[in-house]
Amino acid sequence: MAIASPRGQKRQQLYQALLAAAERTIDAQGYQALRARDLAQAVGCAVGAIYTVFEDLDAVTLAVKSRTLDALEAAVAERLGARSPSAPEARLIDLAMVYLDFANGRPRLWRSAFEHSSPDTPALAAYMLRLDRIFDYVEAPLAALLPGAGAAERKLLARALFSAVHGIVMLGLYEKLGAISLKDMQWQIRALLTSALAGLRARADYAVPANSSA
Amino acid sequence: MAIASPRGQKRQQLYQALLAAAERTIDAQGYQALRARDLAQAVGCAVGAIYTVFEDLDAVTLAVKSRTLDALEAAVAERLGARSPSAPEARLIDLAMVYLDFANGRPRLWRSAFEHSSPDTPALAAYMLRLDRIFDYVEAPLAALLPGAGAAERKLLARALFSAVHGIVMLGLYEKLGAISLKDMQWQIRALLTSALAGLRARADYAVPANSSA
DNA sequence: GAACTATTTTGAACATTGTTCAATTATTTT
DNA sequence: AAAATAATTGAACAATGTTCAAAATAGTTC
Repeated sequence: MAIASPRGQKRQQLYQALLAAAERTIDAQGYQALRARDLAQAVGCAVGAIYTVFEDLDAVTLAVKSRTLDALEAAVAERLGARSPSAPEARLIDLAMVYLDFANGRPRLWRSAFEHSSPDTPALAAYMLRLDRIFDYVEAPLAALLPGAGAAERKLLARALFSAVHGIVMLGLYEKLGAISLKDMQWQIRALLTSALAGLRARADYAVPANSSA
Repeated sequence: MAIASPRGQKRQQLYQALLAAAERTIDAQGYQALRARDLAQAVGCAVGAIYTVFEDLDAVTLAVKSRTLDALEAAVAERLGARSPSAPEARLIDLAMVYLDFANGRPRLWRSAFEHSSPDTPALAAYMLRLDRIFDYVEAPLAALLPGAGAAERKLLARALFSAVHGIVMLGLYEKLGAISLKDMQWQIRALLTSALAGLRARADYAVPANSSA
């Protein structure tokens, strides 16, 4: 994702070192605090060296974002493994809570993963596909909840549920100012999901529009 | 919100001209495209003149964001006036659709209104309070839907519903790449709100945690 | 209305950024 | 060890936000 072919071992080491340092910076100060000179100093290389391994600074940020998605997916997978299969509702709420915990624990990394500043590049397209895979985790329990639903509406619904939780977390954190407490966010998520899932089980009028593109 | 006292008429004119030009730029190219020199050229003043009317460029962006909230509120108010009072569910869905239309019509302005880049400043605190007022529009129909709910849980629920719709729109637009169609977003919102509101009407277990801060 | 003072406006200069690329250093090959 | 190749460097460049001494303008006084 970074540059043609980082074959050499030292190249790989530099790549990893830069990635780790960038992640530390973004985690601590947000992605806007990432500076070429600071990054070079942090890993003990010349500024120019960065550009032998990454296309530009945006590519570094994108690599960190991708790593954040990995960590998120790992957190989800771990929790899913711990809990044995239970009711779909409980599993979905569980998933949402993992998401909230993750975002709350690494707010700046999480935020950077969902805010795009870079222009549309092939690497970003790949990233978006990567992001799409996250929705799959929601889709599985949803299929158990709504066995009668078609694939298209299930996909859209899964994305809607994820987005809804995402929105609650996003506006809930909102960097200090106007942020609400973790307990309140948990309550919000539980209230919304409980209601929505109960409503979904009861009704069946979620036919997807004809010209759907999802 | 900009500087001490823009009393002079010319000062006011400059303020308005800068604000309008900045809004055009952000609407067309996003808030990251706002540049001091371009802005000065657009209104025919010196770069330094900007700083006689605004604290810095962030303050210009913040003023545009505030204006965007005004426009959003106006759009909501207009629609609320048009539709006579109906069922709370229908009113809430109506509100969400206005929100979607607004975001879809001015994606860059809308996005900039909800993404903070500036550091925590008093002006930003005021902006957040301003943003809080938007939630009130959701709270009113919600009170009609859940007459038994207390003020605290109603507030939290209103914010949760707003955030959920916001999340769907946010991830739905996601600047071109991976964006989904307007029709699909409408379907998502309708599906989520219909289910959630039905569920809310049916259940009553939305007691808010004791140590709530909202 | 001329001389002086106060205010406003200017834009060249500065600091800080991302990025490049000729020069240097290190490595490999012969 | 000499030559050739590759990797690394960091000074230099362009583009940014911001400042502030100077210039221009407006206002005041006699």
